[in-house]
Amino acid sequence: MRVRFAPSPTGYLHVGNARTAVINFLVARKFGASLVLRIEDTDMERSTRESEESIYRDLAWLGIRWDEGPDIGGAFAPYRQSERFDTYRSYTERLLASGHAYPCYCTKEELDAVKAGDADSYVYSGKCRDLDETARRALEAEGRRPTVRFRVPDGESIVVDDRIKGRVEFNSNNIGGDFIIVRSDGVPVFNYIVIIDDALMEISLVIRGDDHLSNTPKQILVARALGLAVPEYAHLPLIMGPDRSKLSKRHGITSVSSYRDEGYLPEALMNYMAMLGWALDSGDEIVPLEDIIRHFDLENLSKSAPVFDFQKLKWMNGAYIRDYAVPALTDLLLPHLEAAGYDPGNVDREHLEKIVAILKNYCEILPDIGRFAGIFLDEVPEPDAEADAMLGSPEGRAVVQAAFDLFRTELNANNFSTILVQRVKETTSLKGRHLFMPLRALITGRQKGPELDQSMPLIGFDRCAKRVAHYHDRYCGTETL
RNA sequence: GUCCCCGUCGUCUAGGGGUCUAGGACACCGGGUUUUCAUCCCGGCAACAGGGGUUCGAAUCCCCUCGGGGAUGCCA
Repeated sequence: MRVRFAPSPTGYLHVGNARTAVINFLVARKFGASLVLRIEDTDMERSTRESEESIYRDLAWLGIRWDEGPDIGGAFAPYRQSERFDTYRSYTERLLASGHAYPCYCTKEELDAVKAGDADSYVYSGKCRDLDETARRALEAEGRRPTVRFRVPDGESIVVDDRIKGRVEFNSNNIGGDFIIVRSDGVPVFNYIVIIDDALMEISLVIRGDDHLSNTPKQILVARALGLAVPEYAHLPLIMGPDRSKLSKRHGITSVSSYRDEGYLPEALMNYMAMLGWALDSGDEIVPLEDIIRHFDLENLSKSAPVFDFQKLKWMNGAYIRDYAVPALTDLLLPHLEAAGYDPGNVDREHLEKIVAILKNYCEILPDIGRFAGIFLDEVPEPDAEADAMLGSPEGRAVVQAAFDLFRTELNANNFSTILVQRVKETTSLKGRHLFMPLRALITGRQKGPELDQSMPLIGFDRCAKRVAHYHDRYCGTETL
């Protein structure tokens, strides 16, 4: 069994394509099939090497590995369509010789003029279908460069036994008439060469977006004319945005690289994409890759188009972060700490991991670490708006004053983290949230974050004392510790 | 317009003639963990697009309508 992922390098890899890649990868891993990466770069204007490189990078980041491709070679090289033009040319000559294709001298302008009349029901007229040799020569003498059209047979049935959609039947009479297979500049078009490459590369199962389903009869017709093998097909429903139109940038982040930059974990994105349109019998949604592979089944994929739920992906990402091994997570967090203005290189690794162990429960995406790191890494955090309001309130000032008094008298490095709360409670008679909210603001500079009894030992006595003194200055006067 | 695909809570889905007063997850709302937020736990809200058949019985099968999507490119 051989499958393939065939992106067009005309931009970044977006989640729609990435999902197709994921499903191909899953199937390949499940059945021990080879995954071929083929670059479909026949749109010479839009295809770029940078896009191609970024696709490799994004696939690799997701954890998708391929067995053959332009970058690693393989028995069916080359894998870039732009390097296979000689092959396509020989097939075109065969089609021309056998009468399955013919040169068409209509210009783009002429065609557009016809289309302008009734674009809705436009079908190529077949004007150049039966030109004789002298007519062709005359048109060439005018300087016209012909395209090559495929002669679509009349009234032929084409059945696609799709692994996802089931049996789909088309009639050759309504697939839009004779279609162009080679442009006037000699570059062949996707609909034509895709089936040649699939056959030549011995692809047995084509898994692709269902926007290609309507193109499939054209491709099968080409295969028939050329005597090429037709692969099996599995057409994946397209991913939609919240408004039910094809997922695009205006709906939110759609490029895989942006998810990486925004601090999503590849495992989470992969898991989420695998679960779009599919579910395990157990109902589990957060599932290790190996289990997804073990249970994955194309036939169980939903036939309807799923809406990409950014919120659920975020939730899943948070779940992955919480489950992540602390040392590895710490490594992943380093760049985000730097981005937030901290210098994690200056922090003792063991201490850092203790901080991460606590804060990972507060992060849905990696950069969230920046919102809480200051609790431990700032000498005296600048209170956020909520904390500032709390500390400035009468209740807040009472707590600040009480804590201040305690820090200059009975508290020390050994007892402060265990008795501070209790002693402030006793001296102020505050309790519950009225006690904890001001204390939290005082110690951490925020109203949200990990529990105080966990945090204080890690912040340390000196820093806590410094913060208390500082805030006492600010909110209660000028007396110092 | 034509051809093709699809239609269960707001979203992802389970369910494939009786076990469905339709299950799970995200989101949302309450409650608990006698400290907030988060985590975690418990509970709640919330759906078979509509209409006709077939059948003792339909979310499940058939037809129509409606709705959504895709194709209809010298893009892929």
